[in-house]
Amino acid sequence: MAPSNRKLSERQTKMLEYITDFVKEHPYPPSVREIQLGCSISSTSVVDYNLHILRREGYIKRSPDISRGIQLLDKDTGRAMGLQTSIAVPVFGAIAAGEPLMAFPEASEAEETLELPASMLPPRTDGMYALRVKGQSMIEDLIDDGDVVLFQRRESASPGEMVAAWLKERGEATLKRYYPEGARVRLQPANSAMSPIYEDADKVEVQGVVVGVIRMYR
Amino acid sequence: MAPSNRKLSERQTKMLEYITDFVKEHPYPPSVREIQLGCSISSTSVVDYNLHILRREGYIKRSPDISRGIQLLDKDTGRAMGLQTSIAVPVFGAIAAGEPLMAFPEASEAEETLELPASMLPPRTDGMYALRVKGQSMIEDLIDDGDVVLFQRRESASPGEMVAAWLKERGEATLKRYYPEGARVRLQPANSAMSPIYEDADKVEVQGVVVGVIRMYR
DNA sequence: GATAGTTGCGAACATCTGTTTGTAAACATA
DNA sequence: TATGTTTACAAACAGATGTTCGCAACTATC
Repeated sequence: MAPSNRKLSERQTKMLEYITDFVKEHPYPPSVREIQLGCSISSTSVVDYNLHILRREGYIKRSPDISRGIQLLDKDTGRAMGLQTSIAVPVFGAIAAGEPLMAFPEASEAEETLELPASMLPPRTDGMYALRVKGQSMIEDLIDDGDVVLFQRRESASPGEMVAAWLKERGEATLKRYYPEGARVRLQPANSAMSPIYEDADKVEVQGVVVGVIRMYR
Repeated sequence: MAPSNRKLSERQTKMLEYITDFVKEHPYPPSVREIQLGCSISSTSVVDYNLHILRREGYIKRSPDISRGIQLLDKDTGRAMGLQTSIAVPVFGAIAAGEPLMAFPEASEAEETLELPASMLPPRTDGMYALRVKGQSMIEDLIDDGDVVLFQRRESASPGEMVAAWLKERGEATLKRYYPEGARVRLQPANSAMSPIYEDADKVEVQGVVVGVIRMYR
């Protein structure tokens, strides 16, 4: 059944609110009877009836025959909320460490994992990974030593974008701004004390573009 | 019963791993029988027995008589994991907007809320809030216009710390480095084009110290 | 070897919980 | 008014699920 996009009734709104509050305060979703009590509804069948509507309208997802099998969805994106909201972003070692990034890194292979809320991230969250920055080559772009930089995996970049680049011949990964210049590529640090790297275009492999920076002071 | 800090048995380790994996893949915790099947255990009572041990050792919390009432805890901090892992940090408007921060801001009153994983944050997460930075007064400390800055609410700061300061007489909040100098306070911007603010100590109110910076490129 | 503690087993029990059924009131529509 | 749809109710049903009990095997300690 397709969503009718009808406005929710007062009762349905209250139920949705109750479920939202409930999962914030408990480590498990509410049962039908808890919703019944919490919303002063006289019968479980009424709860079930309205849960069907909430499901049809895309507000929740239900796992049949499973107790507490109610899952909140984001009405707009359809993305699961609650437990599933946070997305595991693998954090790899230092960007200058000299190891190429695996083609399809598994979060479990990473030395560390960063659980970020989906709301913080762009719509596309697959192929997202993070690197801990070593050195101050991007200091003038406000990226410091020790910062965690979020990347979106991509194999090409627009001129001027900040990228993680793999230098095939040197066996080295680096964080720089990307400027294609004919047959070669200029990798520009954001540090006036440092010089750009020039490399043949076919010896440079873009591994991702910067989408965010996170810095925590200790 | 106090934790014995004994090493977990192979079976208990496997159960804990199963629960951890389960909550990552489902919006609800596992039932006793699902754990039984998932760990190839012959009886639910054995599961119950070992769950008791996991609870005693501080790995989980159980809600009696409630189906799927298992909650993972962080063994070290005792903090709840799973749904409760993400902490709602209220994001208020621009730091220079000219409004004092409320004493106890509710996440619900904030214009926006940032759900951050507890693992990213310091142990103390109450009194945590965020401000969106307006202007480039802290550019040399690598904080740019538009960045979201995380604060820990505090009423005093050590010299040199970055603080959100409330200037009572000016009716203005500002993000600066904090330098007490006798009877007055120097609020130092990190921007050589800008001058420090000098103010009587009793006319300056520290509202929080910077604990992190988050920047997302669009 | 005796004893106590730990771990495991199977079955039964009690209750929690999703689902279904039959009925009815309220409402809109033709 | 007649008809169909939506919403609500109460009760019962069936399955899911936490809990308990008695017993046995194993282990450590004295």
